[in-house]
Amino acid sequence: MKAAPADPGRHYATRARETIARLLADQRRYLSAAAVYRLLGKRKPKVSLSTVYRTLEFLVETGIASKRIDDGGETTYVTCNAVHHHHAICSNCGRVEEIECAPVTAIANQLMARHSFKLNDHEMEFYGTCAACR
Amino acid sequence: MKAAPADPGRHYATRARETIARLLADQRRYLSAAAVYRLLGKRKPKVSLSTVYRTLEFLVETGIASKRIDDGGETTYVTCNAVHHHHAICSNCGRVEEIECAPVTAIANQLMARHSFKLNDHEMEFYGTCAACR
DNA sequence: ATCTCTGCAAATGTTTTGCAGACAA
DNA sequence: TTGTCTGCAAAACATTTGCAGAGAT
Repeated sequence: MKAAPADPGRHYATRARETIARLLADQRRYLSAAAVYRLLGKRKPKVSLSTVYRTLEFLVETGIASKRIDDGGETTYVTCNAVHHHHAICSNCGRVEEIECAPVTAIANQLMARHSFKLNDHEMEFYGTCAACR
Repeated sequence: MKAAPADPGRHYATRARETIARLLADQRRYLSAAAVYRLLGKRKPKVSLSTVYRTLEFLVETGIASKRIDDGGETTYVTCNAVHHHHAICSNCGRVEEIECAPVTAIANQLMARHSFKLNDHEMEFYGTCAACR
């Protein structure tokens, strides 16, 4: 009897993915592919930089992480849930906190109405010092 | 008698800078260095891509323009005034409109207070369709 | 068995830089 | 004259990709 063929289009659970997802979840701050690669460096079976790139993009597509391009033009990733929200980034420890979006949307709508601009989407980020670092 | 030496640390007004500043002011939308270089291409005395890069950065430092890194990781520039404000970007024509910041600051402060996060700075952008394109 | 994932090395695309000559003041 | 700008070509980086073999189901 023939073995069932692999489910087409399906994603595999691999060591690299688990490792990187866990690392990102532990850190809770924006990390570049290079940074992840560096932090991974100590673990026994190495993961290549290409795989780090591919995995981070995979996590974003899956909704497990979100990405952001920092001032230096480097793409950075952080663990977060899929529902729309904003990020408060601590300038001291780098920790990222999720912020609810509703109040932001409200203001955005008011402002755009004034400009006769039909709003489709918005982005917002907060920078400062988190409770733990004050 | 000796001619007066050039004022040290001073900036020169050159053809390249005037040309690029005018182009950016006419366009009022985010343009990459490559895009500016392309648009410049038709004019008689050519400006090199390096100079475009240097000039755009110069305009930002001078407060005549602001930059933003788009989704593809490309750095883009737009003419704008120096006081803090936000940008509404039309998805159709690319036109950028300046939005006052006060209402955004108010909401930001309220939100951050709830999270015991000391707010230092924020960023916000609006995407949609401008009045002319509706 | 089959289809996906990974590593490696090479390719890409953007932005930066060193240097000598052109240009503004 | 003096210091700043510019063009050119090379360098520096971050990110992507082709391919063959390893791994997951």
